[in-house]
Amino acid sequence: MSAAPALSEEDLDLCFHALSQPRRRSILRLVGDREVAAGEIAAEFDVTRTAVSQHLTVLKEAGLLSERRDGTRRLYRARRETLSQLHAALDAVWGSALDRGRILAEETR
Amino acid sequence: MSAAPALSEEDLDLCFHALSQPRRRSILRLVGDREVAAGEIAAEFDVTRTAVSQHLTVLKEAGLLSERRDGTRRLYRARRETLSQLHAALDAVWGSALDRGRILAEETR
DNA sequence: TCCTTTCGTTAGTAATTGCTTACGTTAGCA
DNA sequence: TGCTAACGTAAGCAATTACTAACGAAAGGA
Repeated sequence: MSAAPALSEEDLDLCFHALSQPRRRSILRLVGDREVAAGEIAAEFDVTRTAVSQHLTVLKEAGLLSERRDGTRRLYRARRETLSQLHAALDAVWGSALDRGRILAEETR
Repeated sequence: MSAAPALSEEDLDLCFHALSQPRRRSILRLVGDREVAAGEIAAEFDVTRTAVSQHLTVLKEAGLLSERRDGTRRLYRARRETLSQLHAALDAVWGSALDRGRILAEETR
């Protein structure tokens, strides 16, 4: 059914850990639908460029974003594939074969 | 559209942090579809009861599970409501108004 | 070749984490 | 009342985290 392979437990460690930092979620939102250079990303925040670079490394190692080089610049973008893998992982944590529609239906009474 | 209110940034910190620990994900899977007592949960793992108790506290404070007292026992169960809130939060991080079906369709080519 | 731009890496620090052992607390029973 | 079962809480420790300042590296002109 799903095109992407399921994330391993170790992948889940890395993904959820990466997502647990508000700064990293902000970065991810910034590159959610377009490529952005490391410097442009860093300019958006009140921490050093170094800190942002380290956050980018964490996100990249978690498979949450892709990197492309263009001269001295490095362009980052969120990986859509990982998003749906995370959706599937959440469903797997809660219960085996839940479909999301049913859960939403339960909540609305 | 959604019945549950969106999770705050702080809630997301707590949720993703709680989920970033493999032991806590295991605990959550254990109580995914039924109430289980703290002692029963602890018996499943090779760490002390104390460690499990602390994990339960982290999960509870993240809103990921509910607690019910029965005599001296405390029964825990995963909160389904939070699952769909997390699904929504993931979509919000990646891009504004994505529907999950479309993403899955993209992946299957 | 020299200089600048754009970036990652290293070293170091205060704060947090997952774990342990030891100690309370509450409910129920004899 | 005393005892036990089933818990949470506190103190402490080695390892990790998010950050800063300082340094290194590579690409592209003048």
